[in-house]
Amino acid sequence: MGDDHSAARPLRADARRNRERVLQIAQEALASDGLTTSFDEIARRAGVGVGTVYRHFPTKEALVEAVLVGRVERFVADARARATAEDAGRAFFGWFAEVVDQAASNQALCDMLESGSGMTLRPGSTLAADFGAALARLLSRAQRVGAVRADLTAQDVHDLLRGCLAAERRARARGGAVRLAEVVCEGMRPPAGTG
Amino acid sequence: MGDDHSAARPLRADARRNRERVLQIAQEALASDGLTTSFDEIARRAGVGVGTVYRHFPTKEALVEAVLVGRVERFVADARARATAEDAGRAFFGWFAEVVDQAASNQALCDMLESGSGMTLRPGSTLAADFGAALARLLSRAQRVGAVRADLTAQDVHDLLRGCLAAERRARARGGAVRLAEVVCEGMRPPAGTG
DNA sequence: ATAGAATCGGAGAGTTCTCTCCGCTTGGCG
DNA sequence: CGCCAAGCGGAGAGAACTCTCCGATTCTAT
Repeated sequence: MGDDHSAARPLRADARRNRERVLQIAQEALASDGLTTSFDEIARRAGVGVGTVYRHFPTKEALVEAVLVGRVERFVADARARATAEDAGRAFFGWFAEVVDQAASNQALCDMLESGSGMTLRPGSTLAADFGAALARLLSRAQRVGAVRADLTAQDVHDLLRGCLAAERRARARGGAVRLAEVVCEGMRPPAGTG
Repeated sequence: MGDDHSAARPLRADARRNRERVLQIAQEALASDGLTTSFDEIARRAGVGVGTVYRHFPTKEALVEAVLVGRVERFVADARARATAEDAGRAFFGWFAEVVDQAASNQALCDMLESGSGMTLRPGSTLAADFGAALARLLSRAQRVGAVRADLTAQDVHDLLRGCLAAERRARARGGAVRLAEVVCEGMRPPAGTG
């Protein structure tokens, strides 16, 4: 607890350089190899001792969060921007597809969103809640205009998002042509005509 | 190498009993805890030494395969049975939903189908190929009558199946009401009317 | 019942990973 | 320039696994 003291005390110059470097390397390593990347590996690639990595990021979750929090924040911001769009259906589906598209190219982000295996954003974080709230708002608006099946909950969509991500990533890994996100989006539309 | 000699020599009575018991326990443990269940844990639960488990199932993959191969075989058999059904679309969607439904209640089966993380059926096995072939046949027939989008490949559907499984399992874990498989199935239908 | 082969059990080797500790190094201030 | 706290590096503790080995045990054929 309490490691990120942005204002508590200005880090020594070399420490700050190391921190930046570790963050940068971790970013790349996590994006390409996913959450299973070890601290040893990150330290090795960054050319620092493993102790240095742990000093800056006391647990694996702290590092992952430092790396991925920005990405998720962008999703939330994007959702907020779309929340007032005229075409609520378009806003919802566009956001959904955008998240899948962005996340599919980041292994760690996928791992985090896909698996429920503990390595999610820490419960205390407001970020997970923000993400859920942003999604819920877009969904609700889209449902109100009949663009999305009324029987889907935000949780359902969240689950579909994760599943879609898994599918999309695999499809992409073999150069898949069809946007699987599109298929899932089609599925979320109401079965019959709805006014 | 060469441990499963079903006919080579009849196992001693106690050995056969142990084998059965381990298989049974492994079945349960894998279904509830997934592929990460350790051999130590299985041995402990089965009340045998870990050496005994390894004697009967020389590697983790061997055990997983012994446990799950039957399930997958049933899927393949089901697909074959449906392959001559009159309504090709119904056959395809029914099978898809059935697989999702069955597999969603078995953690290890999900893990195996979901993740591409090495722990799939071993490449040499014809089972994976059979599964793929059975799916491809149902898909192809359904596409021929216009029940499924023509631009989906068997691989795409396979990916969607896995993704759907992931979503369904999570939804189920919280008592989700909507069948997410249904949503994905809707998405696989052609966008507009097709003769 | 008994020899001897098949099987068992679980200690432990070897790995991989997370995280800690502490002696050495280095930046920054007076 | 020189002090000394902040920071560094990496050995190593400890946990969790997979898989092996071999003395002890148990089955089975005679």
